Amino acid sequence: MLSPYQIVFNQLLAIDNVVFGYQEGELKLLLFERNLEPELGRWSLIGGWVKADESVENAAIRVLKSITGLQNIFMEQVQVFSKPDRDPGGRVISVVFYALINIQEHNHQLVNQYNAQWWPVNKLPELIFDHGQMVNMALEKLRFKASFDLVGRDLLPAEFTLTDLRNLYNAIFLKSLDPGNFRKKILSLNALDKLNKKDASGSKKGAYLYTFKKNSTIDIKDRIIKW
Amino acid sequence: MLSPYQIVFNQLLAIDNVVFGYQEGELKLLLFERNLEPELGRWSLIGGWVKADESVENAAIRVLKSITGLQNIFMEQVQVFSKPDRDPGGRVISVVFYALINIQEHNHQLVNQYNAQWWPVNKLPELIFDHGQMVNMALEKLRFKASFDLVGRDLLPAEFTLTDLRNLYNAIFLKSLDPGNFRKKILSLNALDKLNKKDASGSKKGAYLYTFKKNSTIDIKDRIIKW
DNA sequence: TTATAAAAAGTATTATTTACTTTTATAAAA
DNA sequence: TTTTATAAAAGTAAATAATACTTTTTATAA
Repeated sequence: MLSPYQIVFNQLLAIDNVVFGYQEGELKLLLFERNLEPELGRWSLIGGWVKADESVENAAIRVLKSITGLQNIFMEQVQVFSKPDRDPGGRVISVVFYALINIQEHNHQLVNQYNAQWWPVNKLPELIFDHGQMVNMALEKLRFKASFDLVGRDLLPAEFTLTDLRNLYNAIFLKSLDPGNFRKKILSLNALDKLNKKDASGSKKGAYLYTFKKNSTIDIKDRIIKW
Repeated sequence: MLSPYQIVFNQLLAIDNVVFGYQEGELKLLLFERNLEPELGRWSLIGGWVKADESVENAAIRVLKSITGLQNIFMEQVQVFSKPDRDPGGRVISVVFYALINIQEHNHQLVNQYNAQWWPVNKLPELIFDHGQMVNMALEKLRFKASFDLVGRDLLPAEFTLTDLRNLYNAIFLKSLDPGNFRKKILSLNALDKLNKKDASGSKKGAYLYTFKKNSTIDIKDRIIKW
C-alpha cells in the first residue's frame, strides 16, 4: 500500500522524453496529441509520473518502453524544468530526457494506439507548456554529443553506408557536410567495421556497408563536427 | 498557509550545490560538516529543500546566498540524483548545481558559522551518500565548460595576470600547461582587456594585469583545452 | 653593474582542416 | 558493345592550428 506521501509524490515529479528518430533523411521527433484537458488536441512530449520507488531514469525508460515497445535505448538527462507556473494544472516538476531510437524497429501499432506521431524537427507543431524549450535544449545536447561521439548506432539500421551516416549528420546539424572530408574524418576514428557488401540503391557504383564496432569508444579529443 | 501537498513537497525535492573556489593555486570545494543525524560529523555538499513556490534554480541560488552571502553567481545544473535509496533517511531527490565563486569576496563569517570549510578538490574527505559522485560529475562539467569557454571571471579577482589564469587552468585540469602556448591561445580569443598596470609579485619584470571583457562571447569552435 | 627570473615574443615542426580534383566502379542508355 | 552518367572513393594542395621549444625583454635585487 502506498503512503499518502508517495501518492502526493507521484503527482509532483514527472519525466518528459524527447524521442528522436531518423527517417527519409530527416531527424524526427515523436509527439503525442493530448487527449486530456488542459490543452486537449495540442501536441506534447511523451511524459509520465515518476513513481515513489523508482529513479527518474527508470521512469523515463519505463515510459519510453510503454509507448515504443523498445528497451535498451540510449537516453541522456537534459535538464530539470521547475518554474512554479510551468504547468497551469498545478505544481509539476519535470526531468527531461532525450532518447535516440530506430524508427523502423519500434512498435508502430503501440505508437498509433497512443495517438503519437513522428514530426520532422524543423517542421514541429506548436507544443504545450515549456515543451518547445525542452526540445531545443535536447537538440542542443544531441548536437553536442554528435560532435564528440559517433551517434547513429541507435538511429540508423545495423548496416549502413557512409552516405547514410553523413545524411544523418546533415539532418542533425542542418547543414551539408563535405562528402570527402566526412569520410576521411569518420574512418580516422576507427569506430566502424567495413563489410564486404555493397548497397547499390544510391549509385551505380554502389557504396560499401558498415557497422558500428562493438565496444569502440571515441576519444573526446576527436571532435567530429564543429558547428 | 501551506497545503499538505506543499509540506510534503518540501521534503522530497532538494538541491545540492557543488561550490568551487580558487585559492593559492588550488581548486577548492566548500563543504559542510554535518550537525545532524544520520552521518553526524561527516562532510557533505551544501544543500537545502526546494520550496513549493520556487524553481530549483531559485532554491540553489537562495541556499548559496544564505551561506556565502554572494549573489549573481554563475551556476549550472549538473544532474538529478534520484535513486530511491540514495538517502537512508527517506526518499529525497536532489538536483545538483555547481557554482563558481571568488573565495576572497564571500562572507567568511557566515561560512564559519555554518561549519563550512574549503577543501582542495584533490584532497577531499569522504562525503556522505552519493555526494562524491555529484562532485565528480560537477568537475567533469566544469572541465567541459572550461575547455570551451574562458572560466575565471567568477574565480579570479577582477584584475589578474595571464599566469594567474594559467594557474587556474592548471588547477582545473590537473596538468601543467605550456606558458607560451597558453598565452597565445588565450589572447587569440580576444576576450581579455590588457591594463596598463603590472603585478610584480611573481617576477622581477612584472606581468601585465588583465580583466575580462564585459560582453565577450567565445565561439564554441575555439576549444581552449583538449584533455 | 651584473646576475636573475619570469614575462613576453618568436620560431620551426608537425598535425589537422578545408576546399577542392581525380579516379573508380557499375548500371543503364545509345 | 560502347558510351554516358552517377555517386563512391581516393587523392591533393593550401591554409590553419597545435606543439615543443628558444630567444629576448624587463626590472629587481644581489
